[in-house]
Amino acid sequence: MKVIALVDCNSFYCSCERLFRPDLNERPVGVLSNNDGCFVSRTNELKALGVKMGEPYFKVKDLCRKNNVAVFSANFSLYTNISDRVMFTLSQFAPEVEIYSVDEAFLDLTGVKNVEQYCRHIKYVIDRHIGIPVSIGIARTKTLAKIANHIAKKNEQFHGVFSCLEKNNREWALEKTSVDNIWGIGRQSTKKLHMINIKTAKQFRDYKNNSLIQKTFTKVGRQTQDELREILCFDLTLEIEKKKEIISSRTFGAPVFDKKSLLESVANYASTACEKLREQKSVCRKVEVWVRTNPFKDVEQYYAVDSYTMLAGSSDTRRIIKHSWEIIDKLYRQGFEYKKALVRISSFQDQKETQLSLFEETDQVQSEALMKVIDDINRREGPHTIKSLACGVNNKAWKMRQTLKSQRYVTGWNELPKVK
DNA sequence: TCTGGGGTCCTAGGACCC
DNA sequence: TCTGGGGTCCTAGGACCC
Repeated sequence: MKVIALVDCNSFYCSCERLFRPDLNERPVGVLSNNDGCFVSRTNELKALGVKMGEPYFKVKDLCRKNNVAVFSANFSLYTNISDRVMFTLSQFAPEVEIYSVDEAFLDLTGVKNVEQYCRHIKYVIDRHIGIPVSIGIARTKTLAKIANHIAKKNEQFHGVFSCLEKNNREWALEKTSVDNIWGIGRQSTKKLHMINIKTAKQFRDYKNNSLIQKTFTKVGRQTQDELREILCFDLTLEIEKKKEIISSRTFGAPVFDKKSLLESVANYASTACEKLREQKSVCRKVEVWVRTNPFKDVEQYYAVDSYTMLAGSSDTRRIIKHSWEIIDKLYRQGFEYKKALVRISSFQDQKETQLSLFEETDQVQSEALMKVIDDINRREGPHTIKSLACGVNNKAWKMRQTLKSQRYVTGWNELPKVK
C-alpha cells in the first residue's frame, strides 16, 4: 500500500508577504482578491478576529484598521515565484510529486522509514531554506492525507505534522472531522448527509448503503468513501496535463455602460486566453462570451451568454477577438450597468493535428508565424509589449484596482529588496 | 464606492443512427 | 394513428476544488 504525504503551505499568500517584511510576523495579515474585493488568504491572527474566507474587504475595513491588520492586494507574480521554489525543494524529497495547486503538493513516500520524522525534516528544510511554514498530513490515500493535514494545521500539539497510518490516530481523526471538512464533500452533499444523520467522517466511512451513496453522491462520492477506508481511488497524477478549457475574466474596476469598453475588455481576455492556449500548443474551436451586471447592486439585472464554434481550430488572437466581438455585438443592450465579462475557449485539439477546413479561409502558416513572433517578444520584453489595438490603449474605465500591492521583490529588477 | 478568478468531473437528456 | 430497442456522441448544468 502507498504512503502519501500532503504538504500544504500555511496561509500561503500571507506567508509570502511576510517573507520580505519580518515586521509583519507580529501583525494579522490578509491578502485580497483582484479589485481588492475580498479576502482570499488570512493568517491565524486575522481568522481569530472573525474575518471569514471570501469576506468583502469594505465590510471589515474598520475592524482591520482598529486591529492594525496588514492588508495587501494580490501579488501573483510573487506568489508563483515562491511556489516554484517550494515545489522544487519538495521534489528533492520524493521520487514522485504531484503539484496539486499553488500551495500544496502530494508526495509519494512509500517505503520511507519513519515517515513522520522524515516529514518533520521536510518541514524544517522548507522553513529554513525558503521561509514558508507548511503543514504535512500522512496517510494511505489522498482523501485521508487531506484530513491528516487539516488536523496537523488546526492542533498545535502536533507541530505541523500528523499521520493517519496508525489505526488509533486514524479513528480519532475521522471521529473529529465533520463531513463538510472532507475533500470532495461540499455544501450540497453536507446537507444531504445531515439528512440521513451522518455528521462525522467516521460515520460516512462506515455507512453501508452503497446504492444510495452512488445515487445521491455519484461516483465521486463513492470513491471518497472508499478512500476513507484506505482504498486508493485517486492516484497521484504526475504529468502536467493540458487544459481542456481556458477562462479569462475580470470584474470591472468601475461600472461600464458603453459597448466600446466591453469590446476592449473581451479583446484583452481573449488575448490572455490565446497566449495560454499557444503555450500548451493547442488550438480551440469554441469561443464563449458572457456579460453581466452587478448582482449585489439594486439595479436592473442582465446576464447574457453566447458562443461560436469554428469549423477548424485556431489559436490566432485576432481570430478569437473577432468572434468575441461578434458575440458582444449580439449580447449588448444599452442602459445596463455592466460589472463583469468573461471569455472561455474550449474544444481543444493539438496544434499539429489541426485539419484545415474546406469552408473557412485559412492563412495558418502566416498566422502561426506571426503569433510566435508576438509571443517571443512579449516573453522577452514583458507582457503586453505587443498587443492588438482592439485591446485599447488607455482603458481606465474598466481596468482593475489594486491599491495595496507589495513590491515585486523577486520578479522586478527595480523592486528587489534593499539590504542596508 | 466597494462582493475574485480559474479549473475538473459527472450525469441526464437530446440528437442521431440502424 | 400508433409503435421498438439499442447504441454513440455531444452538451448543459450541477457540484466541487483551490
